[in-house]
Amino acid sequence: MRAAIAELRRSGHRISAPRRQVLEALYAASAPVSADEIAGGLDGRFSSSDPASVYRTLELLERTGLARHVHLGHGPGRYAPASVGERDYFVCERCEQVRAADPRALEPVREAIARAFGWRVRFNHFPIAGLCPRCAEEADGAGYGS
Amino acid sequence: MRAAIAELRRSGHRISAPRRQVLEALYAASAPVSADEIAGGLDGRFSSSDPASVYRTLELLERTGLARHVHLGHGPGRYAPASVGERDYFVCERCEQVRAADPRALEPVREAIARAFGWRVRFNHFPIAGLCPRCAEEADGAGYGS
DNA sequence: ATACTTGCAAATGATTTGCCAGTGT
DNA sequence: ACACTGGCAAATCATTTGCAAGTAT
Repeated sequence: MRAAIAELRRSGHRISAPRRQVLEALYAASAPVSADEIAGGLDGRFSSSDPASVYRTLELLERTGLARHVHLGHGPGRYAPASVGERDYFVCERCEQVRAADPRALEPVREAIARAFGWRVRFNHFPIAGLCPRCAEEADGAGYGS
Repeated sequence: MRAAIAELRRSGHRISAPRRQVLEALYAASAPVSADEIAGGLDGRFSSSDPASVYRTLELLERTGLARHVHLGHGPGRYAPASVGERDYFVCERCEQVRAADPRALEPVREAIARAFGWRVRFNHFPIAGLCPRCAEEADGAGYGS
């Protein structure tokens, strides 16, 4: 977060209380958070602020490469600081569980796609959707093979 | 479309003019269409109808397995009839181009993911995002290797 | 001092819902 | 006839924008 503030300064932006609050919540969260959650101060852990300002700050952070957002489902977009490093996301269509993976783990997959289709892809903005191991097994087991 | 109507009847639903219109537009479109596009009669090619009814009909079609929707970007959801078969989607983050692929083409990818992560995944609800071949090349070329 | 930021309200875009009149079966 | 549907308006949710007042530098 210190580095983020420095980078904002460096790129000619001002450090205001609302911006600090967004950064604080963003860095404190252990998973990507929505603008509204940030605006609500993460359930009171931080002081709350105006959603519009939160969106403006998040947009600034994305423009300066300090944050990213991901669409984990039909709800609001969720933001994470860039400092956590790029993550690829899996989301279970049945139990809603989210799993984050190191992009290196998916490198072979990306390569296979590049070879077969010529596309250079990522899974950090739209997740990989499907069934998590548990739900996949339950789906199989259902009906004992009937 | 005939089959869809039969299936709706079979599952105890009524066939009304608005429902026909949604089906017509859905089946006439050559790519997934938004509810608003359907409501607008696909630019006048069909009679227009109320967005709320369109959404209700689309929801019904999804419930009965006759249609699916995909999120191809930050815009509205886009719907396709189930009859076209499942498709996996690629979307280019730079030029917005969309490519649909036969899921069989991605079977090796799905298998690799299943082996490595235990997830059984699909790319028909959230697309695979990245750079299309052309944009990937341009991204490489930019700066002549600088 | 002055340009950048905020807060609040209102606008926008996508989608959902309530309700009563209309209609498929 | 009767329950299921549609139309229209209003509500909701996520996000953006306009603008006057506030503040970081």
